[in-house]
Amino acid sequence: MAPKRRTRGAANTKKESEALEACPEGDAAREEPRKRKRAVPTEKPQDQNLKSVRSSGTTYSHWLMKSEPESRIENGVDVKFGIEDLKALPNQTSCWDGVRNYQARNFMRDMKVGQQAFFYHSNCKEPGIAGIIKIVKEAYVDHTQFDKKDVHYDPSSKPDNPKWSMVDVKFERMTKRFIPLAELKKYHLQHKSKGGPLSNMALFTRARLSVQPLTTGRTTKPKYHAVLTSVPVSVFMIYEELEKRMLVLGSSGSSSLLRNHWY
DNA sequence: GCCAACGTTGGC
DNA sequence: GCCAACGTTGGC
Repeated sequence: MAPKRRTRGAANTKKESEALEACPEGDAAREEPRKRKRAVPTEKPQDQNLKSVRSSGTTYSHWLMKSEPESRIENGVDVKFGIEDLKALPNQTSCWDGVRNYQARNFMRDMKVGQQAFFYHSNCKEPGIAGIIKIVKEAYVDHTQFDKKDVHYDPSSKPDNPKWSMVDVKFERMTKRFIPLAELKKYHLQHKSKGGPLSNMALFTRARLSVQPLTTGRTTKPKYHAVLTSVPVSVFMIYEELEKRMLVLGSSGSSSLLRNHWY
């Protein structure tokens, strides 16, 4: 199975007060009508908390999160959840439940409100980056781990000591162009030998990780490294550059800071 | 649908 | 704590 997101009702056995803590996505459309207050995640100012600091000292601020955009039945439940599904939800917001890998979970626990992530489509005909989402609620208990009927039920996890966490994400925008895995891989291979931002992209170095950080990469080119360390180049700038290049494929256009270092 | 890569489990 | 068996991910 893949990444991990999956849409289904939350908290329908919970009291109202607890429901407020649960997944914000609507389940009314999918299940029998039932009134419950929608949890509306509060958003902090954009420029606050844009960095997260891990105990190791490594800081990540941008992420990639995988989900499956095509229907697949797992234990009788369709796990389909593409970016269009997120976009179609009320408030374009959903919890990111079902992550059952410790490293992926820990990355989610590092996430801060306002940070961005790529929405990656996996296990499908055309895998790749489809859009950009934003963290709107920091890690809290993933209630699906206690739900026997849930695909991601974890009988080993106890309510007094929950194992799994989730965050809430909100649709921000589609990428200007779908960025296929094949393209990412092409750059990854180039950057791995010649240096560049995708040289150690987790998508390839940790292929099975469904929630992963983005970095500016490491390079064998000192010059490039100097550029990256002396100028506040955000990770997303690098990927926006990638988006641009997808749009002007073949053109020599782009006069970006990164142009001399990309290929 | 195949299967390589890799994470998890559990016997010892 | 080793490691073989097993399960999952996800590209192809």
